[in-house]
Amino acid sequence: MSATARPYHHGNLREALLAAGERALETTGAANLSLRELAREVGVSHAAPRRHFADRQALLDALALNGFERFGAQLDHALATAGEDFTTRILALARAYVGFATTRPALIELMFASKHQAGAPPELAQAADRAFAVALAVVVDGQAAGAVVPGDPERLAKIAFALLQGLVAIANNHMLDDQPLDALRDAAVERLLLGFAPR
Amino acid sequence: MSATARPYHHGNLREALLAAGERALETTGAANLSLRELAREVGVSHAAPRRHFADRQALLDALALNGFERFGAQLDHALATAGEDFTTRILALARAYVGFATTRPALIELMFASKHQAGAPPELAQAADRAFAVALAVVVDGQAAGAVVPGDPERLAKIAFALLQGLVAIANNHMLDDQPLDALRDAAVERLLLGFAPR
DNA sequence: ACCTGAACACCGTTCAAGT
DNA sequence: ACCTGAACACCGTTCAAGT
Repeated sequence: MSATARPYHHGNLREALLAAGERALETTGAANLSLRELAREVGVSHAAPRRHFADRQALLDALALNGFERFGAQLDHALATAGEDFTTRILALARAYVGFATTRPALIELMFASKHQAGAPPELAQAADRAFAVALAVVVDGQAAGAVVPGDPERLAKIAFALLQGLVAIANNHMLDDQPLDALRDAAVERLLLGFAPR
Repeated sequence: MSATARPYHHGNLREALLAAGERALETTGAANLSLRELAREVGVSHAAPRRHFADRQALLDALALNGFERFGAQLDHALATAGEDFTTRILALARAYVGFATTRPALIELMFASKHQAGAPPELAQAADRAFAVALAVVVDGQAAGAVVPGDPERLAKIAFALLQGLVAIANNHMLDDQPLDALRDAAVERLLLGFAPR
């Protein structure tokens, strides 16, 4: 696995560029990410990335897609290990969501920004839909268990999704002031569940 | 006020650049906004903006600050014309917030992104705080009226703020699917008020 | 099949010089 | 006080040529 000596063919250029790209994303931000800089870091000429990514946007799209895959896996894992109680499940989901998004602020922003760009690969929108489907399923389960009011589950899931996404925005934009994120997130879920509960 | 003939001194360069900048922001996005392009549009040399904005970021900061001022004014106006009923007031606030943010997607993103950048002018953070203070005041009023549970109003206001910011993110990232935004926003406020109400 | 090197058209930023 | 023009160091992208 050691690749200290680099012959003409890098052998692993695509993955190396993605790894360097994700580092650069969180340190300098998507706007300042430079393809030439990544090539330098990885030790190839500035034109070499072209073989693997048609342009800068293609590399950003690949980073976003990769992010969605890990994001979805983390949400699935949280639910799979969460037990059966509805409140516990939705708390587990919220913690996984907020945890992923606040440890990778630039990536989560890129993920949702790339998704709807003109010419974005359809896999991106599909991956985002799969992540949203997890939240939808939880709402449907909650309705079946009588813990959530009846009504369009898509709408209720979008409200829940908005709340989580907003908490992430507050945390990542440094608007928490002195609020600890964990307590704020759990309090938000508590209020949401009360608002979703039948009277 | 006509300035068709442009002598050596533009006379209004700062405002002209800001106006062109806000147009460019919404059409091409902050990442693709080019200072040289703005100078061309406005009819000055590429170095002229330097007199009014130290660098590209300074122009973006000025756009964000201007945005926060209009945003705050719109929120204030919505509350001033909203009557006294708590539910009505919070609905008016939500409509003003979501309305402003979804008609200027790139600006609202820039506003919250610029706010916490290293070296950002302190006026930005202050303007953001003033906008948040509006939401906080509504929560405090709701508690006084007995429509909102007691407890840290900062925390409750942040939850309300997160919900609105998340709705904006969903709308601006094209995740509404077939949900009409107005109905989703009003339903979200309804659920929030139920979750905030004393039992 | 994968990478290099030169070339092109763009940037942001700086600074002496012009009005 | 405000703006221009040349210059510099960077980009992303393209393409013939190398291995």
